[in-house]
Amino acid sequence: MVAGPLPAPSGPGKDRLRLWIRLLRASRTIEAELRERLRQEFNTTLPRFDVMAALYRAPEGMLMSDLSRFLLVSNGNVTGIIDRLVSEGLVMRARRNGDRRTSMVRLTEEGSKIFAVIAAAHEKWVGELLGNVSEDEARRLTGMLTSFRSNWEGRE
Amino acid sequence: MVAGPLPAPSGPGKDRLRLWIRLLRASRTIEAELRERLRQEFNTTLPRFDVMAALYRAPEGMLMSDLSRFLLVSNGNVTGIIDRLVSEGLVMRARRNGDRRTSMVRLTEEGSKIFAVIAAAHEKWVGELLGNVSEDEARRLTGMLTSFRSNWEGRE
DNA sequence: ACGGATTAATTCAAGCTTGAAGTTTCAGGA
DNA sequence: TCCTGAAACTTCAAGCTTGAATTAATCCGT
Repeated sequence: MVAGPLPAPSGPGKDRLRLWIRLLRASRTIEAELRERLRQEFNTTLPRFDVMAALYRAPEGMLMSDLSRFLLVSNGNVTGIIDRLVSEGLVMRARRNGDRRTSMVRLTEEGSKIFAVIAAAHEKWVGELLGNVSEDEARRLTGMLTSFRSNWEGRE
Repeated sequence: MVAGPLPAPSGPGKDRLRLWIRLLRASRTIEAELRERLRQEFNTTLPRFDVMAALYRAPEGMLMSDLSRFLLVSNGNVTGIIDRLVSEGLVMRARRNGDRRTSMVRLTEEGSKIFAVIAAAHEKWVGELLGNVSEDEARRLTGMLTSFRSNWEGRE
């Protein structure tokens, strides 16, 4: 996945494979750095951050299934992360709407306060880590990746 | 990490954050699709594929530490994956050089044969999944990501 | 109103991942 | 030689992740 040690791949169609490898290595490198900092500075993890980030934008709460769809992870996965966040007092499950299958999940007040602090640091870190990319280049790259995604999503 | 539901972030320095979110979503989407296909078609996983890909390029074998450095994962992680590949007969540990702390890890003949088949499918899939990206665009994107990495790696 | 299909969530086993701690081996200086 | 420190791995606990199976509740056609 990440690979390509010595003989650089060449031939027809290799450009896309090479792109994929770069993409993956870049995101893994950045991800590793962010994870490390989240751990060191805030004693938290990337998945918890992801969940809290999603909930932060949805003060009225989100369904578990919305959360898993949005984060691109499995349903059972979200259950576990939410369990831990609940036990830490950062997130609450509210089972008050009509449909008793669902539970609306939202940040607690404390969770919201804490997340705001972490998010500010996170944004600063990303700015640093991508410091080599000019703002203009960032916009162009974003555009390319956006068009990729919009062509892609909603298949199957 | 992946986030940004409704109010698109704006303000100074948000372009890089947005780029990071796109990058992460793109790689997660592609990764999920490849993982699914590896499971369905070949009953294997992405980490196993990564390891085998690295070993395929190094017929003489690799040290565990080289492997973990190259794949950007932890040492203990590689141990577990190799254990499973060994038990499946796809990889062998050869402890024959002078330093008895190290073990040279390489694909078995069967592992090599099987990997060649999987790799061909994998390359085809990546070509499809990135089909929207023109070859030219792929090269430009690769260039940007490469310069990012070369600026980045070997810090700290 | 009934009953079968759908949907939301949880549970579970297996595997992946990390960081820390532990083991074995090697290297180099007193 | 001996000893201290570094290096290469392994082990371990905790957490993340998936896909499949399960439970519970709702929907809808008849």
